[in-house]
Amino acid sequence: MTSEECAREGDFVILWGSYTQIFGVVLKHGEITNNRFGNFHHDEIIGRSYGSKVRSRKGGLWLALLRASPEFVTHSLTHRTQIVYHADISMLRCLLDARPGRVICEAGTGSGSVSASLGRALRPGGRLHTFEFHEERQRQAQADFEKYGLLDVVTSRHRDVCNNGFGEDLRGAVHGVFLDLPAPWAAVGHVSEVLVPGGKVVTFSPCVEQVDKTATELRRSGYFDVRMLETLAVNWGVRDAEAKSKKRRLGSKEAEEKEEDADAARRGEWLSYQMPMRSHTGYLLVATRCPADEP
Amino acid sequence: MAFPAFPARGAHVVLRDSEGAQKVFFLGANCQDLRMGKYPAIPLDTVLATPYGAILRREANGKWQRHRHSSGEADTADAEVQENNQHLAQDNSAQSLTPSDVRDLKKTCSGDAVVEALASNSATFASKTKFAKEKYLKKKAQKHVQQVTFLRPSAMELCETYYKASRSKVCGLRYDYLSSILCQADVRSGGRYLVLDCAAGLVTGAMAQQLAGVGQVFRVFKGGFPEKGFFELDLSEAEKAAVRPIAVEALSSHEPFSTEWLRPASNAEAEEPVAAGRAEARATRARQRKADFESLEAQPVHGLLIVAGEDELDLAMEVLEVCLPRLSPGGRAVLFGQHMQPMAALQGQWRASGGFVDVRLMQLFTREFQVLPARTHPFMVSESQLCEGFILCASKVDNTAAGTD
RNA sequence: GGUGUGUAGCUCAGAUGGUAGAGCAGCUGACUCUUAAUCAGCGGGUCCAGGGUUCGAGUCCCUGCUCACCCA
Repeated sequence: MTSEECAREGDFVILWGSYTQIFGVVLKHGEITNNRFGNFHHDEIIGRSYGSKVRSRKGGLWLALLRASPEFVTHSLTHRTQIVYHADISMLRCLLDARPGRVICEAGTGSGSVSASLGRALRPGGRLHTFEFHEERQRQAQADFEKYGLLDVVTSRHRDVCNNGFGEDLRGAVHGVFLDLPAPWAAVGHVSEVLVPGGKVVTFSPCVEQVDKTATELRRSGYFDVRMLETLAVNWGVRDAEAKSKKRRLGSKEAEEKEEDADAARRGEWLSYQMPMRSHTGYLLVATRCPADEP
Repeated sequence: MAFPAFPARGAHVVLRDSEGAQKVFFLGANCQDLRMGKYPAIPLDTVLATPYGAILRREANGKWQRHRHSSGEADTADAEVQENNQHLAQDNSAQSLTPSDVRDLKKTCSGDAVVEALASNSATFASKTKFAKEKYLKKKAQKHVQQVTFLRPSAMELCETYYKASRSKVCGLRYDYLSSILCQADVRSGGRYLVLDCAAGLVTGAMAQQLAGVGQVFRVFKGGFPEKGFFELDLSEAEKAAVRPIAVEALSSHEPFSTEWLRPASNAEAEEPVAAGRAEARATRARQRKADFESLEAQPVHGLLIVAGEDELDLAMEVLEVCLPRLSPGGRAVLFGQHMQPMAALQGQWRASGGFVDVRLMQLFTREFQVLPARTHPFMVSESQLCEGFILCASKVDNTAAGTD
């Protein structure tokens, strides 16, 4: 991805409008990005430095021009499947010890939310092999990785790993595996073909029963430290305590003065409130492959 | 890439005992054998011949020997349980072995044998349910089997080890928070970052791993800084070289080159050869500091990370003040702290200022589950911290006329 | 051609993380300035229609209709 200070033609960039309005676009002269914030001519974005506020031609609304970090990619991508979000992604990156030089396998690719993050974490020198059994989805994911500029670290293939494994060329050459599949237990045998001793496998499943079954299969197949985790993001909003309350009841001048005094007392104070949160995503299961001299 | 199967001389290994306690060991030149809690010492040559992931168990002969991981076959049988514990006496009378019997057994038998003896001398064991038997054996094994599991010194293992041992040394930073901070700050190879790391040097070390020698981490400090985590990650020389210390005084001063930290070494004192050598080293160090400082000042950074505990709040605010101007528009600011109010105040100020977007104050609710057939549930911990700490993150934007055209 | 919008009987909902929140209208009560005003309170919600998909978790997609905007 881009590391220069200015956005150039061909760059995949983020136009940020709000938490739920994050647009990922490839800049191209003559093109226009339209959304609720207005109409943004790429000609007027190309050459601007990251962190600029770019304005729509009419209406005066702006979007922040930002680099396409994996977190923003996750929030800007087209959902072809349900996707994995930041809390789980950062957790699994940690569990897999994903860093430059490592080789990691992922199945299935889904919408590429995890792939984009892992790919970035493995560069330089590493590689993500990601597998998707749905042909059309794989094709679209491949196009996305090209758009994100990840083809130097991400190899995307159309393949059903539960039935056909990860391929002969990866035998014993993989440091970590991430499985986001309906039946992860069915892939454990093939994982063992590619994962180095001491390597970790992480699965993501929404149901306890899936985790149970996979854990049993992993224990039976030469894995130890089988751990099950759940992580959820709790987000907080903030409000200026001084801001006038909508619910106030102004009966008299006296009451009004009272309220103003209260406002003064709160000047500079901030009130936190809990934002709505996802109450469930999935369970992460992690296990470590036993040393080579154990079965 | 390097993914050594065995711990080596000069490297670290994390050991976990049967009760789950963890400790990091340095296998340095002076290291003889490893002492894990109340266990007898483990000889170094045995350690060096044990692969990561393996278990060493102290056998009846007093030697530490390899032990295979259990396959968990017992767990896989049909999970239906018909029997129950209705008729078990609950009056402490079930065990016929006395404490001294157990002590004697431990002197001559392996831990496994002690557990076996306890089970066979228990009046109730045979009539327990299948699940209760498993739990009983597991608990007794934790107590009497002396074994250690060899773990790699990854950022996650170190973070868990420090967190379990003394939470305050890593300012309450759990591994999920550590990882989230790195992701939120978009720490990547080739990036340039400023960091205040009060978490035993673990954040800095984990950043260095992600950079893999390409890019820079400027580690801001005042007085000194902990390096435990930085060393125990077994970073390569290239990874370490990307980390450059910067004294906060140099950043806050209007005349940085007159600060103590950046003052050029005086070459007045070169009388004896020894002193001359020392002076030379001092001069080299001074040149390096100057180069590091100039490198930082040459252009703004892509990310600012501040991880500070409750005692370092003032320092965190000071560092934030001097480092924010050095953060490039479009760059990420990420703070970790244990108290909500100062973070919420910053969040409010940042949002109101117009100089930031994507301003978020976040906690991570993380819990671990016991995963066993028909017995999967969250671990019951009476004093757990499911979501300790707060992360404040944002993207800096150019709020000047130039930035908004 | 492209983009956005659509929830209460009606009309809306924050210039950057406030879409189960409101206003009007309606109803009830208090009051006095009574073809009614003012004040207080109450009732009213499942998100335009249809289809398709995601893992056994949607911040998912498509078509049609509506209105708005951009390009030509």
